[in-house]
Amino acid sequence: MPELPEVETVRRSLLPVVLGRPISKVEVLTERIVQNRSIAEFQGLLTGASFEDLHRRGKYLIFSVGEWELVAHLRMTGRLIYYSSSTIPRAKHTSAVFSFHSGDELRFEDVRKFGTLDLVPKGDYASIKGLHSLGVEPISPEFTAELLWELCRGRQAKIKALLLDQTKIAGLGNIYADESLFAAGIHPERSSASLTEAECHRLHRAIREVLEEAIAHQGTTFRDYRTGFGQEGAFQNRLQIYGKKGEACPRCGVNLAHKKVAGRTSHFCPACQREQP
DNA sequence: AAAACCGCCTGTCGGC
DNA sequence: TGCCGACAGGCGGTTT
Repeated sequence: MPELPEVETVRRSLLPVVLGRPISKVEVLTERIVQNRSIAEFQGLLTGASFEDLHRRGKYLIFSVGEWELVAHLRMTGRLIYYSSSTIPRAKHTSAVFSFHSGDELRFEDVRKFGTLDLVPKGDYASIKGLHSLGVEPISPEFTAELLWELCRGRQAKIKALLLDQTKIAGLGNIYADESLFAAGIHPERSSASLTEAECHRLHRAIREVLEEAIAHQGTTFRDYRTGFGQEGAFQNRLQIYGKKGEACPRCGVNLAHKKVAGRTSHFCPACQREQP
C-alpha cells in the first residue's frame, strides 16, 4: 500500500512530466473521489490551468495550481499514473483523468475507490483533517531521536500504534512500521513509554534508514502500487520481515511470528524483538 | 485522552 | 468447480 516511500516515488516520477502543462479537460468517473466540492466546480477551476509544482506531506501529494492546491491521497489502492497518449486504453477502475493539450494524460486509478482529491485555497487545509493534523516528516531534520523520545514519553499506546498515528509521525504505514521495529529490535506491542532513550535512538535511526532505502528502490509493490510511470517498485525484494510469517528471521533464524497489533497484522521476530526486554 | 470498532470498497484466497 | 467468509490496511467517524 502506498506509504511515504511510495508516495515520494510517485512525486519524483511525475515531476518531470506533469508540470507547466495546460490542462485541457478534467473527467471525474468516480464522483466520490472529489471531496468538499461539486464536480462542476472542480472541473471548472482546473480546466485551462497548469500544475506548477508538486509536493508531498506524509502520504499526501499536493499539486500547486495558481491560487489553489490539488491534494491527492491514494489510500489503499490508488495510483496516479502518467500516460503519454490518450489512446492507451483506460484501466477498469479509472476514477479521474486530467488531459493535457498535448494529448497526454494523468490518470487516477483506484480499485477500492478509497482515494481522494481535494481542491483547496493554497495552504488552507482546514477541510482536510488528516493533512491539517499531520505530525512530523520522518525524513526531515525536524525528526530527531529526541523528538521521538518526547513522543513516546508517558504514552501507554503500543509503539506500533504510535508509529501508525499520522498525527505523531507522518507517512509510516503497516509495512515500514514493522520493518523499522525489526531493524531496531523492538517488539510492536511494547508500550511507547517503556522504550529507553537508547531504544528511541535505535528506532529513530531505523525509521530513517528504512524509509530512505525504500525510496531509493522506488517503494514496495505487493499488488497495487505503481510509480507515476506505471512501474513496480523494487523494495519488496529487500523487505526483512513484512509478509514473511513462518519464514526464518534473516538475523537469527528463528521462525518469524505475526499477530494483530493495533488492528493490523504485524510481523516480528520473537527472538530479536522481545516483549519483555 | 485514548483505544477499539466500524464503514468505505473490490479482489483474492482458503476452506468446504 | 463454485460459493462464502475472511482478509487486505488507510483514514474518518463513532463508541467505549
